Amino acid sequence: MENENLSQVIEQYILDLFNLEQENFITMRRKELAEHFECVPSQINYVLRSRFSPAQGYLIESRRGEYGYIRIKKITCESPEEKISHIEDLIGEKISMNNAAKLLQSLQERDFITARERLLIEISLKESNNPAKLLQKILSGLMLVQ
Amino acid sequence: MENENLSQVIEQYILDLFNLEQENFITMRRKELAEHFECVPSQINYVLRSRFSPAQGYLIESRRGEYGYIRIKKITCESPEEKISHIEDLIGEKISMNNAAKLLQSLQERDFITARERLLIEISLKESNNPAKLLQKILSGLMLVQ
DNA sequence: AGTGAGTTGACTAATATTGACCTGAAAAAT
DNA sequence: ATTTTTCAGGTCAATATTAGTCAACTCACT
Repeated sequence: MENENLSQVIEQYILDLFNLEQENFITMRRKELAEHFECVPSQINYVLRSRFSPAQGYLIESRRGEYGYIRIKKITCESPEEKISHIEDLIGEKISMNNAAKLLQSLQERDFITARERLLIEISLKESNNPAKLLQKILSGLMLVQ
Repeated sequence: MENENLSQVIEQYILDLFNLEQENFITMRRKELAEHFECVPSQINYVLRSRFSPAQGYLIESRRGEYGYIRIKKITCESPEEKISHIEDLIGEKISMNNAAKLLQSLQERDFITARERLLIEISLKESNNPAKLLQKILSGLMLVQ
């Protein structure tokens, strides 16, 4: 497996950090990571954006200036497989906006989401100019979150 | 990340004062704090501005001259109405996207929203073409549901 | 050729520290 | 009672340091 690119290597490095930690978050310095992998600092942002996004179950907190840091919080559960299959059964093949409301109601009735979560999702969908895409991302986030 | 900067140390010192007190406010002298930490007095103002703002749940009162003091009050939101009006204050003025993530972090730390809700909101904000407006709608909607 | 993931660096923005200068309240002097 | 002095907190700008954004470019795979 010689053909790994740098982003994959950095991703694995971060995942290894999570395995070492007992906490659900890790803290690092962008500058130091970039020096370690001999890349530009913005490469780290790309890895975070493409692999540790909210839709993938992660929250990023950061601070600039002296003693700056980047903290990645894992909101995902240990073994999301069961939950994924449950929700995928409910979703079926396609998510149309017509049955989005029904889907959310069903998810709430099965205690996969709370009333508050359903409300905030419906508000977001209503305001979105691409509700189908947003719903996809929200559901993929939900599937990963405990 | 064993390195802490002075502002963090002062912040923790103030938080410790709150834990010692049974009141919802603490009173101190800027000059004495600055002498204790061997820093310029305006450093204290910086800590207050960056860490004890209304968005973070605190109000500042002070008096100059002899017998001068600085008092930090914790916003308590004991009734639902107080909570709603407090949140409305925070989102009333247009929220810049720079501060949206920090506001959500602060709201989660104060248990106004859960980590799941924060994650779902961030997913929706990222997909939105008017994140500030969406955040306003989501938060005002959420505050109505207990 | 077109597409999309990955890479790069120039430019932008936020954080913390420091000190010079400003403002307000109460004591002291008149 | 009014003015002056002293004391203590407020504001702002300069600087250093670190992270974020954005757009151009590369490369692999259609």
